[in-house]
Amino acid sequence: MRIATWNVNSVNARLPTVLEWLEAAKPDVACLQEIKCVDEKFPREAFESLGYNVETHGQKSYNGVALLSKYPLSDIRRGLPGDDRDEQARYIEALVESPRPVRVGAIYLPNGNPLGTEKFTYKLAWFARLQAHARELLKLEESLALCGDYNVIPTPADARNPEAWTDDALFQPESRAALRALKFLGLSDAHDLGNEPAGTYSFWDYQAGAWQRDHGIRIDFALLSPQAADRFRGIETHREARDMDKPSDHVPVVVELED
DNA sequence: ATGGTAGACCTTCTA
Repeated sequence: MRIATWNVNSVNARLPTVLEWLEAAKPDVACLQEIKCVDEKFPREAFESLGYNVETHGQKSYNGVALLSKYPLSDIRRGLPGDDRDEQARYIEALVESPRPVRVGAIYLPNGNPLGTEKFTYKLAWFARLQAHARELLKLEESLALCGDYNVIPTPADARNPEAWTDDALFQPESRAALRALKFLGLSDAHDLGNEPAGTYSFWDYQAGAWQRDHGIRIDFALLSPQAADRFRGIETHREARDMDKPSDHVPVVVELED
């Protein structure tokens, strides 16, 4: 069972790129972030033609997340609990009904820039809600994969130029502590279970030749419950996707669990 | 020190 996570930066602008990658990589499940459209404008049929079941939690222009699965999806949750007034579409979760089921959450954590604004406080508040929800999910003692764009650089080793991120919300001590607190509940970053080398990045900015200079950061992860971590078989970061035509600024990360 | 790019879309916001 292979589960991909990919911030596609507009599913409609990226459709040929995303379809080409899915046809080649053939993940069983894909978590998409930043679809940047409402549910009605999601190109559902294109993914159904590739054999995927589709569930979306969209929003006009910004954010938006989706789950694709070759297995049936049930127990769908749209949005994180804890704030009924939050209108940003950043979380969708479902039970993937494979022979050994896996609960999968697709996460698009707030960016939080610039510092000193309500955007950063929203990021930390959203993190707290995610932690509370993860605590509840872990009580189920299921195979669970919380996958997505966490918008956090966990350690200096996860940036080519950590100094460049000193004043960025992605590398603030509070952001990094919130990610650690989430993991301390009992979640394992699949990157740490695999043998990916330092310098395995998942995002390169479109600006200032970041890709050409390999000025990347690792901000896209799969966090696994103990039951899922026990099934861990491997992880692949699809760096080559950054060189496709009309690439996203993020690349897919694929985790394989034992069937 | 600044701006560099990309996407949605009503002109500026988000990243």
